[in-house]
Amino acid sequence: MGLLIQSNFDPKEQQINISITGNKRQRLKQQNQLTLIKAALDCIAELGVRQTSVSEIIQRAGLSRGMIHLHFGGKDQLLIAAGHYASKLYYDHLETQLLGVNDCPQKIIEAVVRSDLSPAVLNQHNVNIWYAFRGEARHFKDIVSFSDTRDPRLRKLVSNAYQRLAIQNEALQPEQARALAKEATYGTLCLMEGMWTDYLLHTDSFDRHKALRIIMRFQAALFPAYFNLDGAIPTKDQ
Amino acid sequence: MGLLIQSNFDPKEQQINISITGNKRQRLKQQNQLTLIKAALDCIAELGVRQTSVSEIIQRAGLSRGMIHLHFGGKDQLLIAAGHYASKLYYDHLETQLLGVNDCPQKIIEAVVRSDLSPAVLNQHNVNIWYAFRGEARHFKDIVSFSDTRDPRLRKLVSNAYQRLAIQNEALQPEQARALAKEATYGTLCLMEGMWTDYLLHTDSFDRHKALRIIMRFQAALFPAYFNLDGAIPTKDQ
DNA sequence: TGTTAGTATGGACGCTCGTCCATTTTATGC
DNA sequence: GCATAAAATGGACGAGCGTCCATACTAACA
Repeated sequence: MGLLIQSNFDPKEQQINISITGNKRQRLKQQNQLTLIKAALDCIAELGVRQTSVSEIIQRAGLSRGMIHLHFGGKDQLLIAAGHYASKLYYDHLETQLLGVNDCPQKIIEAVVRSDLSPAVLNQHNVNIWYAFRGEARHFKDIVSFSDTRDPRLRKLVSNAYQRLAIQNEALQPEQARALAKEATYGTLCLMEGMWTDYLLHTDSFDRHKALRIIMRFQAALFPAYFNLDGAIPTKDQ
Repeated sequence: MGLLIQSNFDPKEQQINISITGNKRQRLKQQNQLTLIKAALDCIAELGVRQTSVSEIIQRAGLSRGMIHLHFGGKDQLLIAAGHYASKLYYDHLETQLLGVNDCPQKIIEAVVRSDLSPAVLNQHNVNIWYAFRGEARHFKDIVSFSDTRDPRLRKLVSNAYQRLAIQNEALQPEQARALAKEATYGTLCLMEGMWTDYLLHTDSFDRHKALRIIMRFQAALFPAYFNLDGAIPTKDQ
């Protein structure tokens, strides 16, 4: 069974399967749903929310007008499903990056940051989509949940790693260690967010290497024993 | 003469005066323009871009339908003018905060951060507006310029202050000092951006004191001689 | 192979959008 | 106080929106 994404449409099928399974009929249905989701995301990325219309989506999907209503109940629900899908892609990439990492806290944190800044995740397409949803987040409650990179999953992953580093420092009281870990988590995630905004507004001059270096610097300042700046070498080109 | 904001409407009057001056006729005109701008911002903050329509704006402004076209040439140009106005308010607040500060680099940087995090600037209304514009930034070129907190003005202000701190450190080569100042500027601005995103997505649990403290911590790590964590006391409540 | 039920189609619908302009109002300067 | 031009008004307009549904298709199963 594949991962599921939520839809608010038919209560009987509140979840739409993202993986393509079942007999031919089910496969075609799921394929069309995915096509619609991807078309919607392309639309948002290229044209923005304001210009993303049902006509635009179905034209890109090459499917018929009625399918949005049929499969998602309406345009808004399709957009919500698309948001969940985009969020899923973010975490899918993170998980693949975490696979090659042993249980070492520094490596986990580094993998999170590297994944967040990697070209596969941090690119024009995704940044456009993310900020488009966030622009509507406050007025479209369902969107908040997935427009947050730092949702509880990610936060907990990073927080746990920092906790483990902090308690290794015998000079700190347990409570001090907890406080340090909290601040490190907050700062790291804020920096990651800030980098995305930088990418949105200064795409042409954005430098992944520099971005990674700044975050490493912050970590090195809080945990001098565990991080050094030499790690700040990009995984791939630009 | 007051500050001016740009409009793309009539080439003969490419700028719309924000200050209220001149005879009665001019004052009324400027007042109505400002009313429209404020109504548009309220709309965006409360309803989002998607629901911000001409009808909604003029209803809130209590003015007639045709005024948007008359004064701004169309809805989009009004929104652009509104964006410039919002940006102006940000810098106006910053300037008042800088007035009481002498030429000390640390104090300047602290004033920038405190202003950015102050309730007068970082609040639901403004965050909604800022992210609404950013959501359209990529597809609405005119918007990029003012949706950027870190526009050249702010960047230069912070950068110059850090430069002055860095060159005071005699242990650093001039080039190292420059690099340090650049990283400090980048990191500080990214953290500020990250805090705004945190506010957007976690308004209820957002803590200005904690946010300020993290930024101070980053600064203290890069300039241990000039920043300490005790400065992290909020100017007001919340 | 025939029946059925799940899926797909695309046009019609009512509605709201932003624009524009003929008309009215009103401050200004002679 | 009158003539003038600037500013304000609000309804009409066509275009485009999202929704919905009568109809057509087709995979599944007996």
